[in-house]
Amino acid sequence: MDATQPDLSTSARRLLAGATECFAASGYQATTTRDISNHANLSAGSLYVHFKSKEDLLYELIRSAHGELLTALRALPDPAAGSELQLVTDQIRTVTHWHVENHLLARVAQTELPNLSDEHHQSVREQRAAIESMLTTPVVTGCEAGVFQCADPRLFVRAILSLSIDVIRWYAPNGRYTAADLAQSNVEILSAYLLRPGS
Amino acid sequence: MDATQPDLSTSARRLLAGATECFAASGYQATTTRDISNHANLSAGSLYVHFKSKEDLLYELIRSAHGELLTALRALPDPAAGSELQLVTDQIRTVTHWHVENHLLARVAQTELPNLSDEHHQSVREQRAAIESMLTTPVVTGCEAGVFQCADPRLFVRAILSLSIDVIRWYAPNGRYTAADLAQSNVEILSAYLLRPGS
DNA sequence: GTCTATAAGTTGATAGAC
DNA sequence: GTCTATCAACTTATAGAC
Repeated sequence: MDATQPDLSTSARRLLAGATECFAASGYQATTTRDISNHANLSAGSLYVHFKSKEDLLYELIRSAHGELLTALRALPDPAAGSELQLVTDQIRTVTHWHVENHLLARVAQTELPNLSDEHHQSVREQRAAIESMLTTPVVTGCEAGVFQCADPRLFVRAILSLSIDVIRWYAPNGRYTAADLAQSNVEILSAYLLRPGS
Repeated sequence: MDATQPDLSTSARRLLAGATECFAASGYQATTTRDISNHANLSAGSLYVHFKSKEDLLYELIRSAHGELLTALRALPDPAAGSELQLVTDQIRTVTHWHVENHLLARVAQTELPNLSDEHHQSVREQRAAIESMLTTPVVTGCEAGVFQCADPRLFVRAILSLSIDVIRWYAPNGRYTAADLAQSNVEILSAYLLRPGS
């Protein structure tokens, strides 16, 4: 999955999966290391064989979540000149889709940042700046090329992220909508703004 | 402010204000009752003279936050037939404005719901259903009247709430944008969808 | 690598003096 | 209504047997 951490033992992976469920359901602070260990069918002390601390485990989750989203965005094809709208809509679909499909991990990654150490928080901030930058580029380029119109690319990128990320607050599987439904809805709402007549 | 709780002592109000800051900064679980008491210049045990428990204090914050937003929405003028777009944009402005202007309290109200008791949670869910219902009505009516077009009013109302609420994740005073800026941006993005050509 | 036992500190809430 | 003192329970993390 991630070249920077290829050799996780199965116990470590079970701990990460258990922690994702616990943190997503109850929050980082309300989750005890025993909760996590039990979810992984291990006993209390065993967590510390695989992770330096509870915070270290949280960092591993948040770091890999942002890494996955970055990888998905980097896989999108570059736009031909004049077709920046295609890349923007591809990105909206990708970000929405990832947050829906990984809504538990995404909830942890988006809500538990303040519980990271300063160093870890800084490291994640860099990943987040990279994501924001990737989303901003085609919006600015498309505006300059006159392909679509956007009063403030910074606020438009915030809107992309707000609509995509906010699903973590309310999405539940087996609900009314699929990930594709939600991605399509976000694309339609946001592209209507870019293509609105009477600028 | 709120007819259902008119006689808070100044100590109680200082505790509520201190708890808002602490919960918004560190989360409900990471905040201790001593943190709250100290912020209100009181000592440990005094909190329990004014509130039955830490959870009771949280409920009071979340309940009044939702009450304030409901009151603001109810104050908007009813639309003349055919001008439902006016009410929808008024609502978008109101919801965005309230979340920006009260971003600390709003953060608590939107993120700490799972820490309420079942009874209190149910009570807040009813307030939230009332808000969602108030936002849905003019969207549906305007669609039926052909004033604007909306494929799925439920998803559109979610988009209103997502764009308005998500400011609590990143807004900071003294930043680049005012509440009016953000309200205006949300109105423009969302109304462009309702008024898009080629339905 | 897993377990049990335990250390050292913190928590929400109560009791009782003033 | 405020304070200090305190309880009982719980927390992260470590130590040492297997």
